[in-house]
Amino acid sequence: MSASTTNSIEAAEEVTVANVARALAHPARIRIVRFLLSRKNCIGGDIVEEIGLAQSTVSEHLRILKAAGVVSGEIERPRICYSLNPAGLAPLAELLREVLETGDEARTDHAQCEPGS
Amino acid sequence: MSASTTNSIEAAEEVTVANVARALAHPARIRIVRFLLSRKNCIGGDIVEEIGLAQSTVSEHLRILKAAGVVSGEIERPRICYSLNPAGLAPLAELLREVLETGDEARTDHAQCEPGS
DNA sequence: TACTAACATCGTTTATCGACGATAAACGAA
DNA sequence: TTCGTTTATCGTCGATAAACGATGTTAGTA
Repeated sequence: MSASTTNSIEAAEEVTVANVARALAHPARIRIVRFLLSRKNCIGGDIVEEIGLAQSTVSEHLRILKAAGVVSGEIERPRICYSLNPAGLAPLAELLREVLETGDEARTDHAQCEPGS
Repeated sequence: MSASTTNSIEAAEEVTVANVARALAHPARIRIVRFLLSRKNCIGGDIVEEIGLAQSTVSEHLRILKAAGVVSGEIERPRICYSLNPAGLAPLAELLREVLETGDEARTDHAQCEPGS
């Protein structure tokens, strides 16, 4: 209840995490991340071939990933050098880590509801 | 290139991961997850108060989380007993772990583009 | 200058999301 | 059975997302 002090801070955190999740909320963007993961070095428009969508669509997906801080692009000659930015995924990863830890520790079975009150 | 053998399997994986991410792609749902995380035991409609949205809206968010396997609900009296389902988050967590690991190891700086070809 | 290559952006169409109020469904209790 | 409580579903709206082709931008090269 209330807790107006930490509320705004936590709310901002929730928006941040949600934004990262939203950036990953599309198979094509997951594929892009995996593709960048498989190639430690940068690539140009090879992504377009890999994804199998129109160039403009892929460009839009890359823009979304960049906006969320998941990937970064460096201008390199005519091409653009994309690479993963792990730090951008950290907020989401931390939440998942917390859930997985707690899940292993405390929630063995479905837990017991306190029908009390 | 090609790789038509594993393509369908990987494509299904990408859809799975994207679906989990989509379930988390909203601040209200992140808040729900955090709320369930803070209370190891189950809760009823306390979530509605916490979130500050209409009951029907919260119910819809819970439906999305359930559909993605992120939370599970057990019927308990008139209430429904919600709890986190860490296993549902595993596919996404694994991808993030891979990215973070690789990011620490190999991608010290922005990596070097091979303008070759 | 003109041409080409590699991405980005624009504009449009269609689909999905998010929120709400209203209503239904389930069920224990009176 | 009737009532009240809790959750789910329905219908609708505006907003956002996704996809594409067409066009714009930038810069190297002839």
